[in-house]
Amino acid sequence: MGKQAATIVDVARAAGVSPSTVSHALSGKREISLPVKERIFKKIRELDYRPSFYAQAMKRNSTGMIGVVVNECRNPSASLFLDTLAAELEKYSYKIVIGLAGLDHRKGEELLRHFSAGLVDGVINLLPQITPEEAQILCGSTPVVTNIREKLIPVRLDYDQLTRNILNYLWDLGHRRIGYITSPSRDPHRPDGEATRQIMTEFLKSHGEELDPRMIAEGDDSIEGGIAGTEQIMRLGNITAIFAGNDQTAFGIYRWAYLNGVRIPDDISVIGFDDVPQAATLIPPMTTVRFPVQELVTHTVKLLIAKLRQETLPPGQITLDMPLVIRHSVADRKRISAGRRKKALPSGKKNKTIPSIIL
Amino acid sequence: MGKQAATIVDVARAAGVSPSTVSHALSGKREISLPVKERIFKKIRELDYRPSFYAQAMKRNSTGMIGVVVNECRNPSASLFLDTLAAELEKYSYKIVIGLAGLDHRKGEELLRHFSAGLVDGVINLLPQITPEEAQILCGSTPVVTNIREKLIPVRLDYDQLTRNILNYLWDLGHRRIGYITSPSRDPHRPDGEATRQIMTEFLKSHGEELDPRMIAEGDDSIEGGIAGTEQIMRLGNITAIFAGNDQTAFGIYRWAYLNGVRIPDDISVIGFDDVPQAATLIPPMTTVRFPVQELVTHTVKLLIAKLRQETLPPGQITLDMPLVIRHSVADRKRISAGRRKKALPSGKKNKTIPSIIL
DNA sequence: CTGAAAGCGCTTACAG
DNA sequence: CTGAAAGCGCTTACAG
Repeated sequence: MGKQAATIVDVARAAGVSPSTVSHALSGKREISLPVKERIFKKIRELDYRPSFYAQAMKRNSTGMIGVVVNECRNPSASLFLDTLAAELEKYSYKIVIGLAGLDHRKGEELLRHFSAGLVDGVINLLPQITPEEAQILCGSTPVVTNIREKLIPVRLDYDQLTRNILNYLWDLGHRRIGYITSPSRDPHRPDGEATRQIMTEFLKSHGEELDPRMIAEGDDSIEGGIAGTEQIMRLGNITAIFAGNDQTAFGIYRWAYLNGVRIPDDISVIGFDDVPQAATLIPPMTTVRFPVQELVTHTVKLLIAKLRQETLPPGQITLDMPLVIRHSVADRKRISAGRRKKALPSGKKNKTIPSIIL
Repeated sequence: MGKQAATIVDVARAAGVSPSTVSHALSGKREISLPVKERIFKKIRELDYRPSFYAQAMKRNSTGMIGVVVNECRNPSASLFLDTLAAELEKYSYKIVIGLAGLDHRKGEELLRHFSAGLVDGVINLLPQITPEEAQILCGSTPVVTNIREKLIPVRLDYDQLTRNILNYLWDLGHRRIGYITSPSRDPHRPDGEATRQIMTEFLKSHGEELDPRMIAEGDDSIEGGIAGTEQIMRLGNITAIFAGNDQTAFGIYRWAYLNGVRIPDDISVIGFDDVPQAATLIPPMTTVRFPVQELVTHTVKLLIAKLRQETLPPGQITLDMPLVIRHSVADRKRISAGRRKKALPSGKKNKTIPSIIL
């Protein structure tokens, strides 16, 4: 424990050879006579020698590690993203190192600077509060990719269309007063609240209605935020459905509903976003939007690798599908008002207007 | 992006001073005349110079970072532990760096070796498959703490007593056929399945009953494992309660119940372990055991810091409370058999025999 | 097949 | 107040 770690010089001396020979024995970059090699490896074992990571990194000018910066990982969608990222980077034999910024936004910047001071070869910025441009400045000459918000990622997520789809879906099922709880982890150039407000206003207008701006509550991707947002929206009265920018937030809707004796989906319908594994375990299983984690991770990593190799990616963007995973948290209001309470769930027939998966 | 990062020599040359002066200007370890200092900082900004982390670490022989090795973080209890650990280490101004081993157990060992080659000052091993002794060997001279399984942690978790408590609690409520789904992340010297089998056998014997070993199913802390375990146990027939070594597993019980039209708690009662935030959002809210994350993290970190400073901790062990958080997933079978279905929940009165929190 | 030497980018005695 | 030099633990031309 307390003892100093052995260095390559210790091994060399013990084996009666020069440090360069030890180095070559380890790397296999040149032929070493068998007896010498054996002596060296024997001493390495005896001294429990392990090459200093830093010294190696300094010489090679590379660490084989990618740093991922994230606020916290208690949110299941964040942790799923991290696991997937780790698996994907492994394919390029990069190790992943995660930095947790915590709730303090200033610490995020510090972490990015820290990481990019040679600690890692490249950085993936998952902090919603730091834009791609800011991240690039903070990281200096270290390549950085800011998740999906990066212009260069050949992949696009059409949140506006998704909002329209969800609105259509709910409207078709007879919902008229629909609330939304925002997620901060969207495009910082166009906050979720603002974007959704615009889409909802247009949508309602086309149906001859007007949006009450209080129907959109600020969320923070946490359960508590979901509870508070639901409270705010439900106070407005006659709400039949709430959708959320994040599953964790939607769990908060479930919590609020239970605490207030409100039934899902009979009294209130809910739709989440992410489709984290826990969404299916709720009772009733939650209807939510499948976030294309794997595709996004694949492209994020591909872009980072390209930057590391100083290559550019072929142009062209594809828009990724974000299908609605239809489970059992949304009621068909038409049937309810028709008095058929028991069969309040939407039928299994595929909705034509919106990409969906029936589970 | 492609450009080489500036070094201290570049700055020194640009500012017309020696590298040591630049170094001292940065560290503030000696007085520098104002004009010189200004010139230096101007150049630092112009060149976007950032000291090489590795070069610094090599000189200082310390990195200010603690490495945490974990299989994956998609499990909410793991991610909560990580967040808490990050916050605690921050108090000692250590940064946390997380290594994800993934599902491959061999990668865990590699990661520990990697981390302990000077990459971090200390290591926290959260891999259930690697014992404290193995971890210490893998980490060589780098201090390592293996979570709660370390003998030196002055804190003890009495899982055996907890199992007895839960069994008592369920028995008092009229449950007779009780299943359990194990968690692998317990003491590797005494696998959860074996320990629980022993306790359950004793318990049932004292009540004149015998344990059917199939009532204990192997879990893997995943939702899927929970579903499979529930399937195995429920096939045995007449089961009224299942408890699990992990909330994620218990979510799987909820999932199985929904898929099979079995109601919680009316038909089957469930108790989890961890009290992750999502547990309260389930419907019905899940009764589970509060895992003392904060205390455990506090002590884990304290021990690691002591090892880093080559101090020893004062002797003495305290046993941490693991209270049952009583929510609404356990039914009172006596009331059910008395025909009072509507009020199948246990009353709010505190159970005397087991530490608990009523929510 | 092996070794002496230079150098990676810093910090810190040592000297002025 | 400032600089020249040594050294942290490696790797890799260069030389034999």
